[in-house]
Amino acid sequence: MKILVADDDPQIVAALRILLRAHGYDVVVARDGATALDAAAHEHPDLVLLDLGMPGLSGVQVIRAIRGWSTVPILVVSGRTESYDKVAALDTGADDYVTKPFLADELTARIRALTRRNASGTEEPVVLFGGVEVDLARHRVTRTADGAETVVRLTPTEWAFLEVLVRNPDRLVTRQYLLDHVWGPGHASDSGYLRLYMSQLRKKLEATPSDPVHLLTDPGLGYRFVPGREPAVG
Amino acid sequence: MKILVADDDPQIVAALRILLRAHGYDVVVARDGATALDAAAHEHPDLVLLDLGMPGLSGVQVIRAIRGWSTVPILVVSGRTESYDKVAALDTGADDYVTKPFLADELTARIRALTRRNASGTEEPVVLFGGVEVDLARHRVTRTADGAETVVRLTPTEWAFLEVLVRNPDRLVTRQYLLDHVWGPGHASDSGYLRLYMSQLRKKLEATPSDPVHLLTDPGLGYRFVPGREPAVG
DNA sequence: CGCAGCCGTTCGGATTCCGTGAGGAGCCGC
DNA sequence: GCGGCTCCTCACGGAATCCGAACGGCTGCG
Repeated sequence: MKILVADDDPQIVAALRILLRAHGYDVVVARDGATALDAAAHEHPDLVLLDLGMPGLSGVQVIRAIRGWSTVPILVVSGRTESYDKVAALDTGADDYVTKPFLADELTARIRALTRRNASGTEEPVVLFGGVEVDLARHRVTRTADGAETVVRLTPTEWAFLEVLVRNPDRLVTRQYLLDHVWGPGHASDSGYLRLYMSQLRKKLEATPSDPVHLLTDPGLGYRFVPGREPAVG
Repeated sequence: MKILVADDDPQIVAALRILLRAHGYDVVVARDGATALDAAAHEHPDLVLLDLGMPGLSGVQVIRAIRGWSTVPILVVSGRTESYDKVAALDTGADDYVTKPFLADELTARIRALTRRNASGTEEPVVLFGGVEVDLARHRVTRTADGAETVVRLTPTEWAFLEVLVRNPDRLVTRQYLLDHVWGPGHASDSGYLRLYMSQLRKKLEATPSDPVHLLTDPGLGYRFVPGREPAVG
């Protein structure tokens, strides 16, 4: 069990490190928002303990960024007791909110409550299909062709597009849904971005772009990501 | 989204009912531990709001009993502020713990945080008939013939037509109703699309298109989808 | 027996939709 | 300012879809 502690107060960090180590957790520390994001992506923590008052990015920004690619439990620790702050953090994607000062017993109990769920539902943030590996946590796509493994470079829009598809495997993804989730709500003009980016994704990911196997079109409706063959045979 | 409120204080129950209804939740109430357990089992709530101080069973006993068969999120509301009570509740299986008095904003935010995760797991209605499987959530139709399972390709109009029929099993679907829901209101001219698309659906889905078993005609009125009894088939 | 009404089916043209290439506008680091 | 990258508009060939029209089979009725 690994916990990422994101806090800029050395004393609190030291106290938390001792407390958490005593309860058997591995501890990783980040002292500002940018470092926290980096650590959340590369260290694969089982839980993020986030202080809202860090320099750099605001706490809500950090939460939103993490939630962009990860479902790791986020426990916010903050000196702010206003309900507005709590609501903002929770609605942005935090799972729990504890105000300072807090009791060690309660904090560890809440950590146990948050990590309990993911312990049973082991989620695999890596998707494989046809020689392509999509690592949602690391924002990274690698492709294996002719025995050589290469990293595929995707633009932000291409990544957002692919991510929406990959998060809905075997499902029809409506044009409208794609527009809302990639370009934000309000972009009702489907004047052809979708076809363009799908074309580029197929060029980068499919073995035969003109005859796609995993990134399919449902004519008149939208697109669909099909991971590949299932072990079950009909 | 249904919430079970387990509390014995009529005033709090009344306040919570109003608050939760205003946020669009269905509310079910239980006034003691035994009733709460019964409601948790039979009402299938999406979240349990549990007061620790109810008569009868203790709060921890209620939590343990629910966790015996269900993973529904449990949010404890209690007047006890001792960390011992919090730790006991959380470690028994509660997911969050709020002390009275609490702010409405914070409570609803915590409810949203707890129900967020399960929101993605929406039910997938699947309809089976005569070797054909219609998965409405995935927008997908598969057909099993001669032991081989193949995906049936449907055009947007064909899919809309089939969806209307499948959503009204064993019921007569009027020609007018079909025209309104497939081609949009205003298309009163029944100059023969219906016969055409029904023909194509039967060709793609029925074992013997000329003698349909599940996609039937009610002469002079409209069409009817009859699932029929499906024996357990491997 | 002839006929009319309804239904299922086939055929083909007009339209829409899809994939893809080329190129300009905006943004960022240097 | 400048080069590189990304995003988006526009245009075109090709394919699929939609829908009008027409034909044959069936049933009930006079």
